[in-house]
Amino acid sequence: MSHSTLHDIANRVGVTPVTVSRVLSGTYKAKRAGALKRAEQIRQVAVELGYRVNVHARAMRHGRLGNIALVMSKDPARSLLHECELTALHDALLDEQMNLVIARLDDKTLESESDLPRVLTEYAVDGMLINYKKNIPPMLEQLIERHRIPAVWIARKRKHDATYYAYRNSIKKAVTDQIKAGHRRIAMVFKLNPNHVSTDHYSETDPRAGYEKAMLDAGLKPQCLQVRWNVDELSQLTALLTRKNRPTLLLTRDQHTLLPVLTAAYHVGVKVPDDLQIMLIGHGTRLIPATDLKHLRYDYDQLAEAAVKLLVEKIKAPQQLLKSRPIPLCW
Amino acid sequence: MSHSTLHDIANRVGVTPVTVSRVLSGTYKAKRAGALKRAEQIRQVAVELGYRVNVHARAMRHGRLGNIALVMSKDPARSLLHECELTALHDALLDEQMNLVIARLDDKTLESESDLPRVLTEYAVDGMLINYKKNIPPMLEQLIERHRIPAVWIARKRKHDATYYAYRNSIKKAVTDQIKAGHRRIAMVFKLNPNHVSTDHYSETDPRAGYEKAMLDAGLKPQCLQVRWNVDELSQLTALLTRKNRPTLLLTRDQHTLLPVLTAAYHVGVKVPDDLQIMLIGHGTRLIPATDLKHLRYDYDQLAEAAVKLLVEKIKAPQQLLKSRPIPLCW
DNA sequence: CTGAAAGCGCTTACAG
DNA sequence: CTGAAAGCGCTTACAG
Repeated sequence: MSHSTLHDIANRVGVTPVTVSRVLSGTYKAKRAGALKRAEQIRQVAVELGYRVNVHARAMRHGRLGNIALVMSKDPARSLLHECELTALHDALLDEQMNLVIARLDDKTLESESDLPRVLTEYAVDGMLINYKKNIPPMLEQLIERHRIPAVWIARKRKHDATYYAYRNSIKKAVTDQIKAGHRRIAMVFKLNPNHVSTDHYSETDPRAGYEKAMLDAGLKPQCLQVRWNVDELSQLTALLTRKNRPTLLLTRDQHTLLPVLTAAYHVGVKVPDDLQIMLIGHGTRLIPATDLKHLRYDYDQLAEAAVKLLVEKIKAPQQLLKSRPIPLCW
Repeated sequence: MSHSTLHDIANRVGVTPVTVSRVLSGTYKAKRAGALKRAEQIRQVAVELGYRVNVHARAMRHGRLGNIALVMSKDPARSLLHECELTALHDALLDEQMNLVIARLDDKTLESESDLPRVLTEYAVDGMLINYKKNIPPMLEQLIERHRIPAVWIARKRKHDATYYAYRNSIKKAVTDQIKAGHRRIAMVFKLNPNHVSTDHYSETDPRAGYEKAMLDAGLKPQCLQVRWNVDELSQLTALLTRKNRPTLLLTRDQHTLLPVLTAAYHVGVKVPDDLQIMLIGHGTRLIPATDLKHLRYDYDQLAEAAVKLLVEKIKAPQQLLKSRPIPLCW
């Protein structure tokens, strides 16, 4: 038994599919007694038959598909996506009556024209949110151009058609505020993963730049500590925290540096947040209670909303270049 | 300028859309010189016009949609999804030429018939993977039934149409192996979140049951420690680790108990893994290096593959009840 | 090898 | 208030 259609309902009730369509979509409201009764009957038969409108037929009629692809790489170095980011995008799209389709691309398939991912060769989505940080395959940009696919970038700092986090300004401002609040010895800790090839992506360079600018502007000396992950981070941090002039505020860009920082602090008897305040920048953590941390966090919802808003505009006017939207971090 | 169609290409080249369709889809291969040349021309014009096949038109013709919805709740207590689970599902679906559509439901919309989520009232997906652990809205099950939507559950222990992790057997076996390897004092630590209402979901009860069974079968006494999260977990754990008969192996169900465990161990000078081994059950962590832990982990890929395989069968024969597939945890 | 015809399921303007 | 007609873009038998 296959899927039931307007036709099936119409046959049972003894009307045409047109009437059924109108009743079910609410295009008009029946007012006469006879029509009312018939409308009720139509709705009932629809339920009995388990009718659901076929979105493909509807989409074809309307020319609007109602689907947006979230395009990313299978390579986590190129595209990362936290659950909360996905969630925020999903919700922002829902507000625009759009569905979210996941498209994780194997970058190898972007090397030749022969085996391209379907999302790029088929007309199945109205637009794309593209979550490539770096090493963007040239073919990807080329296909978007060629097919004039409305696209918005969500992890690149570009002039146009993008949203990104305003690390530099947000961190500069946050650090300046802390200086005003009395902190003088403020350090920043970075993780240096042996396997991790450092890049010049703005999400790595801008936070540091913002911190250093704030310190220098206040006549203070920036202190950046690169802890070598899984090597001797504890001794490095212990050294930092037992120094005579130990910092009173520690900025950490990465939630994974928190464990060594907290362990070291606990070990040497430095109390968080009484003796040492910690400012976590970026993704949250349930590792330690929020009250113990200053958390300068991503505003996922605002980024998602901005991205979707841009994309909707872009879909309306695909040719137009839209000014990018930097999103401040927030407390 | 709207989207180009087969018709546009046909007009330019001077053939019918039928021929264009056949050339682009490769339904036949041109052999004659003239046909070859024309085919080449068609392909070229298609590229020039940025043609992409309209999947809605194709889907309507074929009756197959090629989309699967991942249905979950917006309430994280009912549905949780780690990025790696999403990834695994996406990949498993790709192997079947299916796209993944995200559908996070607001459970409030499932309380009345009037404002149902679109994924349930429209015919837009061939089937659903349903990620509800508990408090499953009756309306959800009812609609699946009524519309005969092929559905597979991925977080429920049911006889039919489900995949789930075989905690009980896997943990029992793992603990038994550790006992054979010489461990006698094996404890299990649970997190007790003040806000967290404990449930009888199998993912909470089965791990403990498996552990206790293994211990009792070996004539050993199970020790379950419920640490009160953010209250006094450190003193509880410190007490456990300074006991004369302190455990040599600690099972932890939750990566978030790792931080207090490690901090406590570090503080009292118990070395991991030399003095104390830790077995993490479930999701991984990048908190500490994998070499220091025994990690009995989820096999996301196998679960995803099993779920997709079940769903594909279900789509072929929607009426049939399919035997559920328990998935062992793995090292 | 190519085309004319039919149809997938729906909706909308037009006519009654 | 309801229906007959047309069409969205594609593909597949059927005929040449």
